[in-house]
Amino acid sequence: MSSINEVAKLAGVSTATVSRVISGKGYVSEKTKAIVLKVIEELDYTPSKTASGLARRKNFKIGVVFSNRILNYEKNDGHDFLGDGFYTTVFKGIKEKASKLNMTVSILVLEEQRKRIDSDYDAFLLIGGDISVEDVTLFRENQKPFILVDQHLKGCSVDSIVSNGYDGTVSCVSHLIEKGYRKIFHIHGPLLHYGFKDRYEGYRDTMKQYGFFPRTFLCDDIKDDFDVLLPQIFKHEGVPDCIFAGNDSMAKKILAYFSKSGFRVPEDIGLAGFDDAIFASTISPSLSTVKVYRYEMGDLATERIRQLLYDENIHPVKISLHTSFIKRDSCL
Amino acid sequence: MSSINEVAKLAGVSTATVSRVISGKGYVSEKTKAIVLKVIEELDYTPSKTASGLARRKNFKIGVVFSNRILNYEKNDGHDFLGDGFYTTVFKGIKEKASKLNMTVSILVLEEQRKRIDSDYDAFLLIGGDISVEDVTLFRENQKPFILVDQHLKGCSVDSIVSNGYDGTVSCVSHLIEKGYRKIFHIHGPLLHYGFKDRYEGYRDTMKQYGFFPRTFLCDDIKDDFDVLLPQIFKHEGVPDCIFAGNDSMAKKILAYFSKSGFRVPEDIGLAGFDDAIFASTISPSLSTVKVYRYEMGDLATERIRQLLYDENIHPVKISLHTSFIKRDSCL
DNA sequence: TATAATTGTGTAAACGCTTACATGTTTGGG
DNA sequence: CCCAAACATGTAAGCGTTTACACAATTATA
Repeated sequence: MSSINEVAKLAGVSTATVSRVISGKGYVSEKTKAIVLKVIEELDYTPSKTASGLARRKNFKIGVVFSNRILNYEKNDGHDFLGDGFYTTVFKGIKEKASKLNMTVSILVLEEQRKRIDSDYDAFLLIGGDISVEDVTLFRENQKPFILVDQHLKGCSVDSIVSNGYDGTVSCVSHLIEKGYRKIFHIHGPLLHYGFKDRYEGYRDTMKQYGFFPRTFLCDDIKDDFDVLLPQIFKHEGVPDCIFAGNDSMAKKILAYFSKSGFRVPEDIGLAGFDDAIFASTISPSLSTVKVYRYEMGDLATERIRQLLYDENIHPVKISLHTSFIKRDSCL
Repeated sequence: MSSINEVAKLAGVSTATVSRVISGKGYVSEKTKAIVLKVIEELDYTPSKTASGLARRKNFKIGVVFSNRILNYEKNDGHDFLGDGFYTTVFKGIKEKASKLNMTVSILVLEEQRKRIDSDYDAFLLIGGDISVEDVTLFRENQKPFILVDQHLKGCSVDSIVSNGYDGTVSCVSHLIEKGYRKIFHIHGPLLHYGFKDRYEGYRDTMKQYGFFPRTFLCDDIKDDFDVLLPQIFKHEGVPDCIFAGNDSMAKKILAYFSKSGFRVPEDIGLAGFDDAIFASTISPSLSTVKVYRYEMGDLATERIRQLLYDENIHPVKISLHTSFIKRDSCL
């Protein structure tokens, strides 16, 4: 492993100049820059992140914090990691952007960080609905930049990046109504998470706006057995001509029930989900849904954390990603 | 952030002594040790990994290398990350052990490392069936320790850790035969991967040993549509009274076909899989399978890489984890 | 043309650890 | 009681960067 000293020696300049060439900061003449670059090339030199980190008091490491629930230690639905893949895509966005920014990311466990925040990381991305106000307090005390991803805490002036499910829901439900569906049910998960709340409100507002009566049903999106739940609902409330599910995971289960029970989709009953999960386009019939830009969420989060890392005193913002309705075959 | 200097000053000793206390290497009297430890406690001091890394020429970072195929950029079966969760559990084992050893792990992409191996890592875990002999050559040249996980390359004298599917298969198939199944088919994936090969051979040997004719069917375990494949097989070869699937993922699909086609499991037909995938115990009927100790695989791999990292010139070994048959409801 | 601003480069002191070496102090066997 | 181990501690030189500061050369400004 060659060091900056060798480069400097061979190029006939000081290490400071080499450093300037590498970082692109400070003045260097085109001529010297070319020489240095050539030597670097020849030596196949890569600056040591460790040394650079020590000198700059940075580690170039960002910790991506997931709760155990999301990391799926509960092993709830046959997936083994990061739930139904939602956060996996977010993570991919984070990882790839970080790679471009020459930073490394590691997965950290929320519950462990609560005991003691790992001092080895420069910044943190706190992911998902389990992040609490107390966590924010904790990380504030830790003095290092962090942002909330796919979580929004009311009254907490903290950087966050979320997706705006309201808009997408409105266009989805509007579409359904305009295609002639009249009795549209909405089955949603716990409204504590801003995501379900958004969809819930988007659905209700749109239904009302068109003069229809909104009918919403709360369920445990992970644990509930839809083969039991749906007949129950249908018995009490009648059979709808369309269901707008709180997410694709639920929609998938609903679809499974329909297929078992002989409902034809979309002829007998329409169906739409939310998330544009990875399987949405491939199951049969393909699932109409509202696309959440998960990859972009991770990408933006990482970009933002970089800013926080380098520029001092940035005012906290909440970034809201728009969502968009995707019409597929599960509805007219 | 307090440094070793402050600790030394407050404890009235030199930094060397503090360093000795922390690392546990070299001589330190109980008395001074106690004092130093107390000061560390009071200051809430954590040694800087970066500085320590620089001094020791180590980064305490291990790179876990997955191919894009495994990272599932192909998005093949509705899972978004690490295939069907097999490697997810391996990764969990790696992560948790690494955490105990005070090392950090990051996911790296095989295809990128092929272009240029990231110099920022001290050691590498190369995961899965896509690792080639060329990769081994490449990493050898890189001079840093690495081991193959769930991959074995013939004639390649390199550290590797695999699972021994043969044993588990033998006890599984023996069980099936002893319970009275006679016409047992084996549907397997590409035999290029040692895993499928093991099971294939275990199945054939056992069948022959009991005097039955082995019938094996190759398929693309990921892409093939079992609703098409199975009727085809049944048409040509007759309907078996039991199927031993190459993995649980396939078994799950086979089960789905059975349920659609009115076969009752295990009354009409028995079924066993391989892997003990996360869903094996929860689907209905629960799946008899051969358990692969994935978590332990990751754990052991990490332990081993630590050894390679600290002790010089260890002779390469191949560690083989035993597998065990788990009887559930999908077979007698 | 004198002066100020802008460029270009080098020197050397950090950054927070580890560790070879030196030095001094205890032990304990003979 | 002597001397060699074994034990205990400190000194200081790295590890490979960054960067404040100093100084020189060039260019712009009046």
